[in-house]
Formats: sequence, structure tokens, C-alpha cells
Amino acid sequence: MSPYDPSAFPPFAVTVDLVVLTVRRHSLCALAVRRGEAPFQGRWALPGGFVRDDEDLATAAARELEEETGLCAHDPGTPAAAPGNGAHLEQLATYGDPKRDPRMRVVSVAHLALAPDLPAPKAGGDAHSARWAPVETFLEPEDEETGALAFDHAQILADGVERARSKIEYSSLATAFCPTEFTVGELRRVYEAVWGVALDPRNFHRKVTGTPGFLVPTGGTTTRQGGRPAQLFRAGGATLLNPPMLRPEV
Amino acid sequence: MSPYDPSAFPPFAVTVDLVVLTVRRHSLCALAVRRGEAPFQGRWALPGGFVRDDEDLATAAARELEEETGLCAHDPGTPAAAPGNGAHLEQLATYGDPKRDPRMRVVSVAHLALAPDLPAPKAGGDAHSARWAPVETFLEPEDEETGALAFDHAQILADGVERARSKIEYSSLATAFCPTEFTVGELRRVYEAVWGVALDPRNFHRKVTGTPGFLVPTGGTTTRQGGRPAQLFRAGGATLLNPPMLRPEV
DNA sequence: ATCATAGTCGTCTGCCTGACGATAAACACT
DNA sequence: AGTGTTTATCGTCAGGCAGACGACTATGAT
Repeated sequence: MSPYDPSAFPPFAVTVDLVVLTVRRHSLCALAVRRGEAPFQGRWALPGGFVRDDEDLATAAARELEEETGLCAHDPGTPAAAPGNGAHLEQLATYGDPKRDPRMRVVSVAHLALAPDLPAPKAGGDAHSARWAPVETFLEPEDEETGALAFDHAQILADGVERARSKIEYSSLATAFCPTEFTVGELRRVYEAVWGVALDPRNFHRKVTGTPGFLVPTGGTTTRQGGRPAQLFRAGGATLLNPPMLRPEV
Repeated sequence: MSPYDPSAFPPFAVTVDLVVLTVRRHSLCALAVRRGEAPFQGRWALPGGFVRDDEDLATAAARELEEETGLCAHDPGTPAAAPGNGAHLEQLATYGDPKRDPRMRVVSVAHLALAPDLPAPKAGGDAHSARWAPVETFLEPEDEETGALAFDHAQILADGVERARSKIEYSSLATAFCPTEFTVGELRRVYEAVWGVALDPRNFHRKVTGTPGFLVPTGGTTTRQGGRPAQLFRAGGATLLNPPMLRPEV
């Protein structure tokens, strides 16, 4: 049936792993699930799973994301989709070191998901439990044995965090961390959490409100952050920021 | 031997495909090989092949690149490696639509290679022949039936070209298209070919010579372009350009 | 000698950013 | 009611960088 000689190429298992990021309490957090089986039993790992036979890679990633978090992924081809009800999802990179899984040859297509703050993590699939934790928890674990992520997931997470950090510079992706309606201050706190820096509120306000297509005022105001009521905005249609938002040195 | 139930996941074939770009005669060119077998027999396709059992993805890509072009890939971890004798190689994206290969389920990890102008294409492996052609030849084929690339390779090429176009904005990657020693004018013609625009020679000269670590003068001069002799440079250690080189609008 | 070609140095203007002062509008106290 | 705190928003100013473009230099070709 297949014109290929099955012995002409080695069979691989293909999985998708997810770097799911959100901003909670002023810090950039990643979703991790506890492994229920060997290897790395009991260790934290990125959510993920096998790609099914009839499934595209993006479809598999969206399915895993929905299973783990209940989030509906935005199709990148649907730019006008409102943030808040769903998450941004994009392919990150593919990891295929022959020894990355001790059991067999597994190639993992990692994806990056950015989501607004969610009420509570929800364990799903074969994971015993799931949690959000600041990315430093996994990238600089105090106890290497128990704190570090399984497999090469620390590297994948680091790559995902770096992608997110650089991509909010030149795109409007930071709005993916915000609910549908948000204030300039909330958006600024997203940048501050992702970059781990403090930004000048006045210059930030000037920059984001002065960039055409970035923010669309909804007319409403809110005072949920305390202080003077702030204007509410939705994400505008623009996806690329030109000139970019500058990340402070050091 | 494997703790996995082989029926628990579908087997995939994993390949690497290469987008190899160079600048020839003022235009951005890609390497294509003619397919010797069905499907798409006789059509042009990107070079590539199966990942071997004990091979990392980057290793497989470097091996295919060497087989097709004789180029030695720079390890990204070796920043000081001189351009000219080798090529820049990086992972691009992974393509896994269930129907992308009519024969079976194939997931392809595409890589992007940037090389200086090479003497002549060299057919290798199972390809009947190989050639360099301007990327527009494949992206906007006059005759869809014969000019278009096989499989989803037109999409992969488009993604690779877009990656190259955006990456030379904020990195010193354009030097990967140049021989070891080059002039400011030659580097400018690389930008002009990749972006398809004309740049002001005076402003370009000011920008690249004023960016610390971008260019290192070798002391020599050349007149191979005609006109007044130009200073020769090597690529400096800097990889990231800050502020970036600005791509003109429209 | 003159021209064409390419490289290199300057100047000027406008835009953007970083630093930071000032004002406005809410809430929490007393 | 007044005072302090917090957050939002508007303005000002100086420095840096990019685009536009003039001027000069050093080769080879005619």
C-alpha cells in the first residue's frame, strides 16, 4: 500500500508539547503538569501528547491546550478574534535529540500559548495535577532533582519565554495576556512582568496610545486597579508595532 | 523493549527539508532539486531527506546541506566562525499536515540555510539535477503546473524567505551571504537583493560602520566592484543589531 | 582629459525616546 | 470635610538616530 519501503526510514513518535504562559500577580507564569508515570514520575513537565494519525500539528496543539486548560486557541488566521475568551497559539520549535526520551525516538513539536489570567488550573488527561508557577521556578530551580522539569522541557520553556519576551517588542501580542477589555496600566504591567523591568507609565502611555491600530478605546472606564479611573481598550487590528516597543537595557 | 504500546501512537516518518538561500547577481536565490521519482516526478522541490535513527535534527539538516551543496554548516554555538567557508543554518519550522505527502504521514522539520554565492550547483543524492533560481521563480511561478514546487515546499520557501528578510533587520545575519572579506557596498547589495529595495549608500555606510561589533576592518582594500577602492571588512562578533537596520516601507 | 562608477564624509531636519514635572480623579483614612 | 495615597493622563525638554541629499575622492574606461 505504501510505495515506501518501511525499512528505508526509522519510525518516530511525534508529540506536541505546550509552553503555556500567563501573567499572574505581576509575574510571568507557566503551566506545568505532574507526571504520573515513568520516566520522571512525579516530576513536573510541560503539557503535551501524541499527535493523532489524522491531525495537523496546530490542531493537535489546540486540542492539548483545550484538554489541559479549557482554552480555545485563536487561529492565527483570525486576527480580529477578541482576546480574553481564547489564547494565542503558535508553533515554537521542534526538539528531536535521539536521547531526549529514554524510551524511544520522540520528536516533539513545541508550541507557545499566551493566555489571560485564568481562574484555576485544571488537571486533565494523564496528569495527576497541574499548576501555574513563575517561570523562574522552573528555569532556576532551587533543587535540581525535584524542581527541574522532565526531559528537555526546561530548554523548551526557556525558548518559549525568550520568544514571548522578544515578540512583544515588535508585535501587539502582549494583549493576548489581557482580558478582552483592559487599561493601559494593565497592559503595562504585562510588559513589566514578562520583561521583569519597570517601565515609565507616562512614556508607555504615550507610546501605546500613539501607535495607530494598537488600542481601540471602548468608551468605558474602570477603577478596578484603584486610583483614578482608567480608560478601557480593546486590542486593535494592528499586529506589528513599528517602531517597536523598546525593552530597557540591563 | 519499549515500555510504549506501539499501537498507542501512530508512526511518523520525519524528514528535514532545506531552504538554502544565496545572493547571485543582485537577486535572492534558492536552491531546488529536481525530483526523480513519484509523486511530483520531474518537479522542483527543496532538498531534504529522512532523519536517521541516531541523528539529531540539526545534524540531519547539516548532513543534507553538505550532501547537496558541499557547504559546512556553522554551529550556531560557534559565533566567531568565519563566514565564507560555511553557511548559517537554523531551524525554521515544522510542517505536518496529514495530507502533505500523499504516500504516508511525513513530518518535515524545515531548516533555513544562508550561504555566500557558490561557484555552481551540484546535484547529489537522489536528485537528477539541482539549480539556483530567484525565489520569485518559485513563489510566483508563471506556469503553476511545472513551475511550482512539489508538496508544500512553496509555503516552506515563503516562510524561509520571510524569516531571512526579517532577521537581517535586527541581526548581523546578512554577512552570512558574504564571503569572508567583503566591502560595505557588497553588504548593501545583499540587503537590497534580499529586501528588493534600493538603499542610500551613504546612510547605509554610516549605519553599518557606526554599529559597534558589526564590522571589523581587515586593513585591505579592493576594487573588484569598479570605482574607488573600498575598505574590506570581516563580520564582527556582534550578532544582534540594536537599533535594527530599518527596512524601507513599500 | 574627461566621464562613469563607487566609496566616504558631512550637514540638516524631523521624529522618537527617556527623564521627569504637573495635574486629575478616584479611594482610605482621620 | 480634609489629607494622603494611588493610578491615570498630559506636557516639556534634550539627545539620538534616520532620511534626504550635497560634496569630495579614487579608481578604470573612452
